[in-house]
Amino acid sequence: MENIKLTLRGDVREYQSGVTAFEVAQSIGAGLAKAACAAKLNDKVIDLRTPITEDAELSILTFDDPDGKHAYWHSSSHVLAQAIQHLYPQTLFTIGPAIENGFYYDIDCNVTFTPEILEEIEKEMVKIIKADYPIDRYVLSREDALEKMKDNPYKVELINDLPEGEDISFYSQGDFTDLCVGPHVMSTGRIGAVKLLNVTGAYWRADAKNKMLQRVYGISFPKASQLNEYIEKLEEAKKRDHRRLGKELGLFALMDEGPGFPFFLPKGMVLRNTLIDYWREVHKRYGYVEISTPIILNQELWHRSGHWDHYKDNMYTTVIDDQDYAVKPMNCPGGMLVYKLQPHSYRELPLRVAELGLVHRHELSGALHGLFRVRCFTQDDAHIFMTRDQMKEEIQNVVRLFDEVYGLFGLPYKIELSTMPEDHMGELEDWQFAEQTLSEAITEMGKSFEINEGDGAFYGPKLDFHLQDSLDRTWQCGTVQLDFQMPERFELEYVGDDGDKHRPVMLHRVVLGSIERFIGVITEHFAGAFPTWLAPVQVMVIPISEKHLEYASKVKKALDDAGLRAEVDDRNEKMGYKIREAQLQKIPYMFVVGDKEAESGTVSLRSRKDGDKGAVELSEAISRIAEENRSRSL
RNA sequence: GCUGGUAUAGCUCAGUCGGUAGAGCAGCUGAUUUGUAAUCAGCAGGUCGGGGGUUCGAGUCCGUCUACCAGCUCCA
Repeated sequence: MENIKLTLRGDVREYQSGVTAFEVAQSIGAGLAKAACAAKLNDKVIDLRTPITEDAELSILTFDDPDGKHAYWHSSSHVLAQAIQHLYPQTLFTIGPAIENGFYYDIDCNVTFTPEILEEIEKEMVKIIKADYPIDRYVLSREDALEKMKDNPYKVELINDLPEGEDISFYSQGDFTDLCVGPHVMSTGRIGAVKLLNVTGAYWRADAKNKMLQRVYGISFPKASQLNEYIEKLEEAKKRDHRRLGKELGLFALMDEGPGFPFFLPKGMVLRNTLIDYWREVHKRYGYVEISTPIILNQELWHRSGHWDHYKDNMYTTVIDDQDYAVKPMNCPGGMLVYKLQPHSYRELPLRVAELGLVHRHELSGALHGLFRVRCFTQDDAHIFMTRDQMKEEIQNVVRLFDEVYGLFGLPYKIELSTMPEDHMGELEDWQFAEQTLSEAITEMGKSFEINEGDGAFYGPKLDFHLQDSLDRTWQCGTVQLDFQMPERFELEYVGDDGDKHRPVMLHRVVLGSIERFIGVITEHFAGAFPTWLAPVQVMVIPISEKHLEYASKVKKALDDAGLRAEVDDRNEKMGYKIREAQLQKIPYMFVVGDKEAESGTVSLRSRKDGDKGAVELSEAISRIAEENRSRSL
């Protein structure tokens, strides 16, 4: 047998052809072999059992590597399935992949799993892990594979969908075998600490027309300490839940009388208006004008725009004087009408028209979720009308604006390019040109993106900006959508330098996405402790006793005069109590005032972050905070 | 909309086997006049989500509607 050369982290090592990645790992050290989850051959993730027959770069992937983690969790899901098979042998298994955080298995079982049953399954999983069954891989012909899985219609469907010529691989561990592409760890004992998180429903093949299966979610880690850390992180996430903080901080409320229609309370309104003030300031700087269009417009308009055909199930309708009307689910048609109000010259382009538009969409009741998914929300919309030549530059302008806004909040983001959906309008050529322009625009800016095939709007492709919060979860906020269709449907025109009429291209975009959702995102991102400039109350003045009320109100007046949002806690309570409350309300600064302060014209400054900072001249304390407010620092 | 779960005071939650509701916090009143994360006492507060059914009797059991929660689907 021939020898091959494998490059591992720059080291070239020689092995016999046909060596497996696992054997390579063993040759390096027992520790690595034990930690190995999968391997990477050149740029391809492979199973540890795959024979290697050519010179290549090889790396051994452990749990610390995303692909290694993936294999580890995927193997964990097989252990889950094996445990379920032991306890409920009648169960039909469907798919059980690794996901971003952990794994799940979708099963068809006549027993409804309860938290108690999950605990039993978890115990059975521990037994399987202890038994340390070797995980073996083998390949069957299509015929044999179908024969083997003949009692499981789901697996039969999966096998039949596999492309011709592809290996149909199986993995077995003890008495359990599953159709699976892998890769997998070497034995069940490689799984360390495992926890089943919950069980929910999921449709077979994600199609609501199909049978609802039970989806069991779980997570696993090599070490129990890592599992505990993860569970703590979940609890931290619960504490940051904007639905809970919104209630505790008096920001907003959702009521039975209007499911999905949020109420904003006084403190939430301060936050919202402060955010909008900033938004207006930025947009003015970037050359936008602002309009406002009606919430209700006649149905003929929605037919003309094409929304009716694509969106009618989500639209609320009404009748006015025997005429059919609809509540707007999007702002664009109103924007088109405003554009058409007067003739336009190429000299005006690009014309950037912004609108904080309140839209209503009938979302499924089960989809509602705090401020993240509601039935009415305010899009910080803008429609930009331009020539084809201006497209790329204008997209880049929009992305620069996004960078500035997201940067202010310290929110990193990921970009997705969503391409032409099945349900689309317009010419293929225009779609391709639009997709290419979007892709070039951001590539030139040195940004990368992922492609989300077929997920564009019906009128054009789009870039979606997914913001990442401090717990690494992502929320779609910004989007830039190119549109050749609306200008066509509404027969928009501009007069070119040649004196002829031309059709402009349009771009739809939102930065915050929805004011409501964005408030939800930043509430969780800051865990309710908003930066000073956004905090509904910026300074709480805390008089030590009733004797100091007079000085306290003088202090508050000075804060008011400096344009800061301040309140006096004039309740007959002890100072410690008031401090505790202000701290729980996440108010950035407290001014404690008593005899000493009243005499010397100072305040005892306490910051939410660092606690007691000692006595500071009143004017000095105010100017410091005013500067923090003005500069919108984090 | 679908699957599963939940719904008790303003909030967070007890309430056993079916025998007509309880705590802490918040609120109100009074006392206290406070120096960096909860002062004490008293009072008040609930058709147990809605409307049905079973039962001598329902917060508790059954079905139904509504809302919420975890997902699926969808999406700003």
